[in-house]
Amino acid sequence: MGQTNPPFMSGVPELLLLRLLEQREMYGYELVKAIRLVTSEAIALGEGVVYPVLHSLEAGGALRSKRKKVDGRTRVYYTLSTKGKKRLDRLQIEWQRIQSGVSAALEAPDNA
Amino acid sequence: MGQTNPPFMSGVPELLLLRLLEQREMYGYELVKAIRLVTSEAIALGEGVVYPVLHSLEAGGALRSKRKKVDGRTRVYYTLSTKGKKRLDRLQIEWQRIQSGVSAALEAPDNA
DNA sequence: CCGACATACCTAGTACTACGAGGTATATAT
DNA sequence: ATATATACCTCGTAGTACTAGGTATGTCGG
Repeated sequence: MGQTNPPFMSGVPELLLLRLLEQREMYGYELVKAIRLVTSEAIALGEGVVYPVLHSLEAGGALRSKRKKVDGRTRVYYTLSTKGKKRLDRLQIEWQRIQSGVSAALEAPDNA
Repeated sequence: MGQTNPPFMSGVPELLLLRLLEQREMYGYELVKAIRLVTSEAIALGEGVVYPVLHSLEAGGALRSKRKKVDGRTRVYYTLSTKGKKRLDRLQIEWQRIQSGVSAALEAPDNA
């Protein structure tokens, strides 16, 4: 019996990270703030969420990382791999489906 | 320190169930099919998801149930309580926030 | 100089959800 | 008789997201 499907609405943090990294290479701490910014504070992921997701994405081959030293501090920059781009596409379609499904349910008229 | 916030994007099954029960009283098996229907197959929750959520909602006072015998089979009908209505409102606002946040992130232009 | 704060990384442990698989029982259709 | 649809249920698992911590460096104010 095949693979276990992931919970159908999870992976939003993953989606956001992949999407941001599609636009330009960024490092973890920067991503934490970028998510707040781009979502107008609607979504605020802590470092305890972001770092583990980045690590698991890298472990899965969706991201590649390189360390850079800037002002004496070490930053770990992440870039999207081909695999990561595919993963992003899949997650985006998935999200679209869920989003439209929920919208349909919420907007459904009270058929009296 | 205070209460633990639930994972920010969870509760979609809960949201859908509460929303459907806001419109009319329904029983579990009926809800399973109604969700498929109203979401145009975009979301398909199994009985293993629906029943436990119904039970926990009832335990939390959001739903009330009454058993009815129809054609020799027993159905458990659920209705929304005042508490349930409030919970629905909260979840709906929460969803709206997440949804618009994700949309903003996905639609953000690649600022070259 | 020292404390506070921002930057920048990390992990452990927990809580909760959603899910699949299975199990019971009755009615209906073949 | 057998299969399918109805209608309920629970157990065990997987996996996510979250809080709370911990390390280390640079900078700014007093």
